[in-house]
Amino acid sequence: MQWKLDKNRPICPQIKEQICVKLARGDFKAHDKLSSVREVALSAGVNPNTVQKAFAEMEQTGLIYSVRGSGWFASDNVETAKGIVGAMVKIKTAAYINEMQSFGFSLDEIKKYVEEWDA
Amino acid sequence: MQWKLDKNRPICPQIKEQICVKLARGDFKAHDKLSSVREVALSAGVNPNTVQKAFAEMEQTGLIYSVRGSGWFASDNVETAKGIVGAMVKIKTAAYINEMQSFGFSLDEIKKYVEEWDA
DNA sequence: ATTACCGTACTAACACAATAATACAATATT
DNA sequence: AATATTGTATTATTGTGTTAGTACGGTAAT
Repeated sequence: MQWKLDKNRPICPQIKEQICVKLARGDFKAHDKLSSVREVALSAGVNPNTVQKAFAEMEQTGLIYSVRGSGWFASDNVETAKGIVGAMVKIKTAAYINEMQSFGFSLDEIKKYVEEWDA
Repeated sequence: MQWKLDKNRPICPQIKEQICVKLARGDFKAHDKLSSVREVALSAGVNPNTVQKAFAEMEQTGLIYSVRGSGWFASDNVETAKGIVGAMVKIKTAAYINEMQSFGFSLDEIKKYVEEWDA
């Protein structure tokens, strides 16, 4: 698994988000084994504690579960994951538009700006 | 001056950004007096030190200048302000689109999502 | 001149995220 | 059975952003 981490923002939620997306997309199916805490930490270049925290928090949402000594596994909660991703997308879009508006852009101007985005 | 501060992000750059936008828009003209550090801190509900830091950093960009004992004033650098705002908008849009893409959205899907945004 | 306001500087404290380094317990592998 | 790998827990440390409090010196208004 590849990680796109923005080091200017807290790592932990980013890990949660990206795994949640994978769950929602079906990249992990029910009871699939995730990479270990230490493996993720290594591949993402972050501290195991941060990964452990992210996993533990996702466990509370019921998205994944752990078996002590064995590993972390995907739950059968694709719909939950989809819901969370949908909410995240909504929140992030709202934040973006809100910020652009605070910069003096009208909603129409923002839409046009995004429409013409090329990258 | 009203402040829209996202407490989930560092305050200092947000203050800089919003003042920079005002400068770029011409809300402050050359040599106009800004609100005092303590006033801004009060109205924005943040610490004077944070405002002082923001102002001092903007001074280094040449956007504003201070007269000891008197106050802070807008420089005659509208073009610089416009340039900075333009760059900020670009960076923030890129970050938004990048993040949405990391969530599995294609550029076209993002454009459509924003286009249909209603708020 | 006195008062009030302003910029400026400094130290301390706090909260938070992340890192570092262990250690222990449960499972899997051999 | 022995070893390696895994989750879990704990404590300490670091860095950063912010707050808090105080103090000093310059400017403006009365």
